[in-house]
Amino acid sequence: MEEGTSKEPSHSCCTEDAFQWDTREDCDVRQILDRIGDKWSLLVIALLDNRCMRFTELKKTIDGISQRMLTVTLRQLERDGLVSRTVYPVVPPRVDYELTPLGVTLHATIQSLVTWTETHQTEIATARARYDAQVTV
Amino acid sequence: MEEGTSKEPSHSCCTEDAFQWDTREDCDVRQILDRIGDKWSLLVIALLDNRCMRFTELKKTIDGISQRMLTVTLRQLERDGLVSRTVYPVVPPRVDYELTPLGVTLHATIQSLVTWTETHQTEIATARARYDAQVTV
DNA sequence: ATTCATGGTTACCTCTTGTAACTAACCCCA
DNA sequence: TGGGGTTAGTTACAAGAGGTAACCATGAAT
Repeated sequence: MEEGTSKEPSHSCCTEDAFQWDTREDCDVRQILDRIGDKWSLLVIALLDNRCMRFTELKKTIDGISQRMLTVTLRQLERDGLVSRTVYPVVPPRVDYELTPLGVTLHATIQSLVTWTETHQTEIATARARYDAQVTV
Repeated sequence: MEEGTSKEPSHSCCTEDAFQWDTREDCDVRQILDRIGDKWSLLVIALLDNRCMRFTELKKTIDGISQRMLTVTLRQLERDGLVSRTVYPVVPPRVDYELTPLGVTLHATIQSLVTWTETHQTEIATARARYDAQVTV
């Protein structure tokens, strides 16, 4: 709306010496955030809440995930020690997925993320509508 | 290691009636998680901690982000009402990005995610090493 | 003999993301 | 007067992640 009105930059709010964590692409934190911040891992961890789930159960529950991406995502989470995979040698096959103790500690903070989105979804929807209305003028 | 040993599935741990939130692909929570859980938004929000930053400052700070993806990510965050964009009509241009009040509330939970990764990075590195060793046998 | 169920894998195609070059606007400096 | 520098972008194209659909193995049930 009134973007770029003629106030001068104040320079007062910027470059305060806030704590700056490591953002290098190859650092551990980034590599873990990349895993958490991929398309499906958040969902999987959020769903494995205090219980194990079978492959097909996860697939049915997570709307839109493909069989391939569920396999890939679960393998990555297993590799990171966040999810355990238990194969029972029965026919038809049965594979249970469950959060590890480490995964449980992550679940808590991810749950708070989900809760945040639930709490603020209308605010975001409003913001989006306002932005879109402004742009399409 | 001892995957698929001959224990029978107990059926005891599964399908407890845990609270099941909406995972439909088109629901608000999913759409917001998709934004938060993309490749760069988490990083941007985490960095905009109590201060505004200029475009180039963000670009220099976030290792590996391209100019294009920074633009795209910031526009999406602006659209969602999480980040505000202030253009000063000076030459060379100056654009400040800052968390909105809504963005600040999200920053808190994202910060806890970053803290989690910092706390558990060695555990994850260990798990990865163990997994990789097992697989390459 | 055929069908069904589960938990995958594979080949292929599409859509998102990354790369690199280009632009606009004005200042500085010789 | 004109060449170079600055910032915040945009654009065209290449690379990589993700989606789609078909296939496999196993044995039980019909």
